[in-house]
Amino acid sequence: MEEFNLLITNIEKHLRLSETEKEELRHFFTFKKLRKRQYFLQEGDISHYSAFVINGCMRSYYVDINGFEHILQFAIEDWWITDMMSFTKKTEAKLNIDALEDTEMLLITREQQLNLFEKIPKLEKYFRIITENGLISYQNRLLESMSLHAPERYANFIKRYPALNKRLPQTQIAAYLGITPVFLSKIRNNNNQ
Amino acid sequence: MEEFNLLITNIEKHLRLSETEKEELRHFFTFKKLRKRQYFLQEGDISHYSAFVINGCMRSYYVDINGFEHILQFAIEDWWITDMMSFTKKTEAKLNIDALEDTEMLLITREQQLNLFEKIPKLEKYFRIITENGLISYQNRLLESMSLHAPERYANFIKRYPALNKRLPQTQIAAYLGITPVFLSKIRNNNNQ
DNA sequence: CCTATTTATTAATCTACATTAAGTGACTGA
DNA sequence: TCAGTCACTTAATGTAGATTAATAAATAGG
Repeated sequence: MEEFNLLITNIEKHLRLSETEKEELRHFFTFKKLRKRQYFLQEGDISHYSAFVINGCMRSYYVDINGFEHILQFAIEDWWITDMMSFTKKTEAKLNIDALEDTEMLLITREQQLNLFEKIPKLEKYFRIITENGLISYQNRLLESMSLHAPERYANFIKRYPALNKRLPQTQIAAYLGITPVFLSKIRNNNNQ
Repeated sequence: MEEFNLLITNIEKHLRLSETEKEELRHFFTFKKLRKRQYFLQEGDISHYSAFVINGCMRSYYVDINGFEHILQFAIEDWWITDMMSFTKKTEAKLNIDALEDTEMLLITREQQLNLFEKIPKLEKYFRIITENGLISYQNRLLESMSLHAPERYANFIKRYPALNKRLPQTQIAAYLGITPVFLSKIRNNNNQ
């Protein structure tokens, strides 16, 4: 199972796994393909799964009362994505998650994740680190959204995710930066005044 | 040690501890008092500690290139605060943390925290949950900052933290909401147009 | 207790970004 | 193959919230 190795490699950035552990680990995950535009999670449902992306691209976003989409996270290969609130507390999701490209991923339920922590305790360490990193990146985005203007936020986005900048349509990047596509167009063409 | 019990109670919201574990736990923490306005962490330093507030009030904030403060988090009794990036990766802190009131807290270093996970593995679970909750609340703030106007964000703040709204000066609340004190004054007096 | 500093209010003006709209080229799918 | 949607650009106008400044009220520290 080729796709499983990407997850193993990701975990082994943070800790060592024995061959038996790798074999055990495999049984906690299921494999899933999504077509472009297909939902993984819809607002109001419960996020039963956390997803590790093998290839393709996903996004999580919030739809406000005026119907506008605000993107919280993109996830390309080697990234995790879920509605953390719904996943951990079994509450109704406020977020939607869908595929921006045809996507393959590995899924784990919260129950399986907690079982996994019992069976291979060091995996708790892995998820703690993943969660710490997630917290750091949300904190960083909040900080940037409060202290920088849109052109600077866009410059940082390009620097941080050069691949995404080329790969995604402008609409999606604007919805991530918290501006309109019209204004992003101006920024890109340096007419931002 | 009265103040230690608040931490125990907090931990026991998530898991059970034996008497021996409680006794062991104690030795991983140090007690610290801060005067109002005293720094706990300054930008550029390394955040060696994560702090659990016993009483008083702390804030973490970023100072932008124009010298304006943007508050990421308040922490009153029963809350954790640190610069997660600096604490976990030993990088120079981008945040400042200081006391808004005279404050007492319990400190733990990253090394001690990791030792603790070795000695009492279920504490890893506690910190995973704390971190998950932190991630959720940053995600939620980001989402609100993108999808709501200032008066609505302020209404949510009051609903979520009624105590803080009474306890903190307007300047601090404005720096948390990402608006100027002048504009918060207008919102409070319903002149926001 | 009194002075100096900090904190809040009000109003006039300004600006980053939104909204609307109209036009162009590119994809998509029956 | 062609219509219909989608993605991007450009420009005119609108608005949430910033800035500045002047005044009043509250705090703090010597």
